[in-house]
Amino acid sequence: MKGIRQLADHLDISIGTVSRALNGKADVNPQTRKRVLEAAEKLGYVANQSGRSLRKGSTGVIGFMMQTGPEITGQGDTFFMSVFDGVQTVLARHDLDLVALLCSSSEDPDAYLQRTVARGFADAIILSATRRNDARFELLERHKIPFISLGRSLTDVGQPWIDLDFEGMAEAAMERFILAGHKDIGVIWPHGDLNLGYLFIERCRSILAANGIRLREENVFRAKPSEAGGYAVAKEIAARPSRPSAIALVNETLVTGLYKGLEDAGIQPGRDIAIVGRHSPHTQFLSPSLTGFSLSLHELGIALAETLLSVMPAYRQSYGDLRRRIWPMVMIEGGSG
Amino acid sequence: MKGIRQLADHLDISIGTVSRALNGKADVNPQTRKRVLEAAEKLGYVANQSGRSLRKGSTGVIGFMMQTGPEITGQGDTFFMSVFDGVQTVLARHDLDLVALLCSSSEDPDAYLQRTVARGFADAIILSATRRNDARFELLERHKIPFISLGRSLTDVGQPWIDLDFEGMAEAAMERFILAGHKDIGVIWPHGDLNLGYLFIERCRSILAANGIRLREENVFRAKPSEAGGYAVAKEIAARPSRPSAIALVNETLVTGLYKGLEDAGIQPGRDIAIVGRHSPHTQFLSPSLTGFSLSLHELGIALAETLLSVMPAYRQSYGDLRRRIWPMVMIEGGSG
DNA sequence: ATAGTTTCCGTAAACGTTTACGGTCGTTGC
DNA sequence: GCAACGACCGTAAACGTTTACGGAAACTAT
Repeated sequence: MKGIRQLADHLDISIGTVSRALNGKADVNPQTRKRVLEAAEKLGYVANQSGRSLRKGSTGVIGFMMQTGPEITGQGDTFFMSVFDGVQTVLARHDLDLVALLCSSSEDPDAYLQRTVARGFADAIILSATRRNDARFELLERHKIPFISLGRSLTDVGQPWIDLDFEGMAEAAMERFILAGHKDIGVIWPHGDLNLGYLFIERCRSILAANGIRLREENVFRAKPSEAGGYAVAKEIAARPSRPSAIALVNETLVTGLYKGLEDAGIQPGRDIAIVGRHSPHTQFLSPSLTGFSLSLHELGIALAETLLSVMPAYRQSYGDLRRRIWPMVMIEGGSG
Repeated sequence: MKGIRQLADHLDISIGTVSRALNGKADVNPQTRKRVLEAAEKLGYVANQSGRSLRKGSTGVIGFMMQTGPEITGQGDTFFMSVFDGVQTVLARHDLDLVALLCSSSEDPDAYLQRTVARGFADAIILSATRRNDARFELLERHKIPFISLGRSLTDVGQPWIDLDFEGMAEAAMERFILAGHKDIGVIWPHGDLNLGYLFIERCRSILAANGIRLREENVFRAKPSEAGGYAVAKEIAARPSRPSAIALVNETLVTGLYKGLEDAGIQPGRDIAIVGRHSPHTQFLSPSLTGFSLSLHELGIALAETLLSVMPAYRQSYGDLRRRIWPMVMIEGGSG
C-alpha cells in the first residue's frame, strides 16, 4: 500500500474524504468511515509520517535525549529503561511515540541537539544528564520547542524540570553520619560536569559546616560513574594514612565497586567505614545491605511525561500547571551505615 | 530561520541553487557555495526533515528497536549503550542518525513495529531481543525495508544477522565442567521466548549427551533475567535435597543475584558449586572472580552497523557481502568454576 | 565571427498528507 | 413552492524539500 491516493482509488472516493475518515473528523458519513477504516486495516495502510508532519507541522514523536557509551553519565541504563516505560504509559494515551535520541560519546551534545531539533525531528524533548551550565536549554528555548529536563541546571530559561532530591539526600546522609558520631566524613563526586554532583557536594558541605564540621578537600573523591570508578575510590581510600570513617555517594553504579575495593583492602563496609548511597537493582544483594535512597522509576517517568505535556500547547489544558518538582527519595536502612 | 525559501531570499538566489550548494552537488560555483554555507551556518538553517524525506523517500535515520521496562530482555544494563556507541561510529560516517525505537512493555512488539515502519520512520532497522519465532522478520521483509537482527530466530527470511556464540559458550562451559569431573550439571534458562535461551540449552544438552551425561529436567532452572531472578534460582538450588555441582548461565545480570543467594545459603561459588557465566561491568568485582565469557560491545556495534549498511541499497557497494556472523566470545578464567 | 562546449543557475514538478472552501443533494420550515 | 439549512464529499492549495530540465552566459576552438 503506497499512499492515500491508492486507498482512495480503491474505494472510489476522494483522498480528502479518506483523510477525514481516518483522522476522525466530523463531516463524514459513518458508513463511509467504516468502509475506509476497514480497507485501511485490510491493506495495512498507515499514513506516511513525512507527508503528514510536513503538512501538520508536528510529528507526533517525543524525543528523550541521552548519551551513549560505556559509561552512562549519572545513571545506569536500567534506570532509563524503567523511566521510559513510565513515560510511555502516559504518551500512549495521546498517540505520541517516544524515541531515544542517542548522542554518541564522541559527539558534542549541543551540536547534536542543534542538528536534530532544527531538522524538526521531534515535537518536544526531554533532556537528561543536565550539566552545571547547559547550553541545550538556551538552544531549545531559542527554537521555541517545548522541553523539560530531568535535572536542574544553573542555566535557567524557565522550563519545568524534575530533579531527584539530591539535596535532601545529602542532608539525610550527613545528619545520619553526624548523629552516629562521625567526624571525618567523605563524599564521592562523580566525574563530569553534571549538576547533580554540585548540588550534592555543596549541600553536604553546608550541612557539615552548620554542625561545625569541615568537609576536607582530600575527602572529596572524584570518580567515574561506573563500578571501576567505585573500585578506584576504594583503593585511594585504603592508601590513605587516615581515612574517613563515613562516606556518602550519589551514583548507584559506583557502590558495588566501592564495596569490593574496600573489602579487598580489608576494610569492611558498615563496620570499618559507613556508607550511604543510592539503591538500584544491582545494590539489592550487597552485604552488608546498603543504606541508601530509592525511588519509583516508573512513577518518575509518568511525572516526566505529564510535565512535558503541560508545556505542549496542544495538551496544555489537559494537564495543569506542572512546573518544577524535587522528586523525593526514601531512605532504606541497611547495615552499611 | 524558517526554510530554504528565506535563506534563498536572503542570499538573493534561487532555492534550487541553495539546495544544491547545501547538498554538495557538482554544478554550483564554489564561491556561491561558500556564501550559502556560511549563511546557513550563521542563520542556523538546517533542512527540514519532513520535507526532505518526503521528497527523497528516505529519512536518514536508522532505528534500533528495543523493549523498555524494568527487565531488559536478554541483556543487561550498559550492554545496549555500549553497542549503540559502536553503531554510531560507523553510521556517523554516512550522515545517518541512530535512534532507539522504544517499545513499551505493555505494547505488542509486532504491532509496534508495524506501526512505525508503515509510517516510514526509519530507513532501516536493527532488531534486538529476537524471539524463537519472530513475526517481525516477516513483517519487515514484506515491507521491503532493510534490516538485520542481533540474534537468530527460527523464522528466517534471509536477512543477515549477528548473534553471540551462545552455542560455543555452551560447549566450552560443558566441556569444562566435564573435564573437572562434574556429573550433575545445571543450567539457567532465562524466562521468555528469546531464541538465545533455546540455543544455549539445546547445545548444553547435546554436548552432555555426547559425553554420556543426561541433563536432568529439574536441573534446568527458568529465571527472570535480573538480579532477583538469579537470587531466586539460588534459593531454589539451596532448597534441593541434592543440588547440581556446577551450573552454567547465559545472562549477565543473573549472576550477582545468584552469587548472593548461594552465599546466603552457605553455598560458596567456586568451592561448593562451579559457575560459568557472562561477563559485564557488574561482574568484574565478584569474589571469587567469575569464570565467564566476554566480548567487545563496541566492536559488536561496529559490526552491526556495517552489516546493516550492506543490506541498504544506497550503501551496499561500500560494504561487502556481510551475511551472518556468530560473534565469538572469549572465556576469562576465574575462581568460580 | 561562428559554432560548439562548459559552467552555472533558475524554474517547476513532485513527494504524501491535511484542511479550508465550495458545491451538490436532500431535508426542513414557512 | 421557495428559501434556508444541514449533511456529506470533492477540489485544490499548502507544507519544505530535491532534482530533472532547460537556458543564459562565458569560454574554447575553428
